Amino acid sequence: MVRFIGNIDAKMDEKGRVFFPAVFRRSLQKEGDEALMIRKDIHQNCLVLYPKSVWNQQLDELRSRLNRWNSQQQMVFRQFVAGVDELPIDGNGRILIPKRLQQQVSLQASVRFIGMDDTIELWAKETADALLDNPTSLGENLEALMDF
Amino acid sequence: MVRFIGNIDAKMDEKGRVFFPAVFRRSLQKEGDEALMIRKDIHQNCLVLYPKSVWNQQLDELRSRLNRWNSQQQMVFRQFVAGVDELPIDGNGRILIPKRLQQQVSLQASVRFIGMDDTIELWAKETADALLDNPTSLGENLEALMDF
DNA sequence: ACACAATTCCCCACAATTCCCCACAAAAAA
DNA sequence: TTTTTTGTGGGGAATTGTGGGGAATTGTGT
Repeated sequence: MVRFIGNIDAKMDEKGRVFFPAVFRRSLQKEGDEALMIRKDIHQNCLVLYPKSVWNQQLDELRSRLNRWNSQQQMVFRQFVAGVDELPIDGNGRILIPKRLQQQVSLQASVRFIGMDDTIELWAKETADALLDNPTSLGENLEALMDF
Repeated sequence: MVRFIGNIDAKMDEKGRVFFPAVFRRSLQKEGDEALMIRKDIHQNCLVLYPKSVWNQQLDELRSRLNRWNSQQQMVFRQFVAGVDELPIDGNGRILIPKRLQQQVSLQASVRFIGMDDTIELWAKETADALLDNPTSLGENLEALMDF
């Protein structure tokens, strides 16, 4: 199982290209995984990068829980799959963020990659700083979760 | 279980490298642990070093209790891993402190390692001195805490 | 079908950082 | 004192990260 670790600040140029951090590229290759999938996070204002194998796995999990004959559930599945793009890595080791997604999470020049175990998140630096630098609630949440 | 003890002053060079004190390295090796994880402390203006095995263990436990489709739980996980980096020890027994973290705790040339049981803290010497020089209310605080 | 704009792709150049190596001072051990 | 371990410093190669030019491709409207 892949395990992405680390926080990398990077810059997106005017063409929407970002260097895909070397640490993560190595983790990917170690898994024999080459391709990435990208979509907006379902809750937060950020983008999520999946190694293709992880993506497939999640699709399977969803599929197995949803009834394809149920209109509502089929719609959920459709929405989940619809916003996804494949994200090739170019010869320079960079990825090209689709305009549509850039706008959805208001990505500017300064971005931040966050290794999230088996996925990688891509944040606008300003957004990430605002959300993640005040860990006030973290303590309480953890306490509640880890309590028996 | 590892148990790091001691206060060691050291110098960080212009490249951001610091010699990882021999005492701590021995404690690490005794555990078969080679790599370290580093992050900013949640509350204080210092960095925390975890033996990798300790970190992974905590991560696994957390992962297994969190539902990745749940917004709040995913946020807890995110806050937990955001800001963490792997910290290899180079051939000279030194670690390279990421620029991002140096700035967050305003690390200069003079630094101080403090063994904190199963983790190690890394302070800017000036910051550490400032805290320890005013022998605040340790006595009173302890008294209050330990009182039945 | 054609012209035009926008986007994507492929290439090159260069700046910054990290890695690997060696040298040596200082302290501790023999 | 000699030897070993610990701690500091720096040079330079290799990798990583940033930027931009311009050809190819796609999409748009006329």
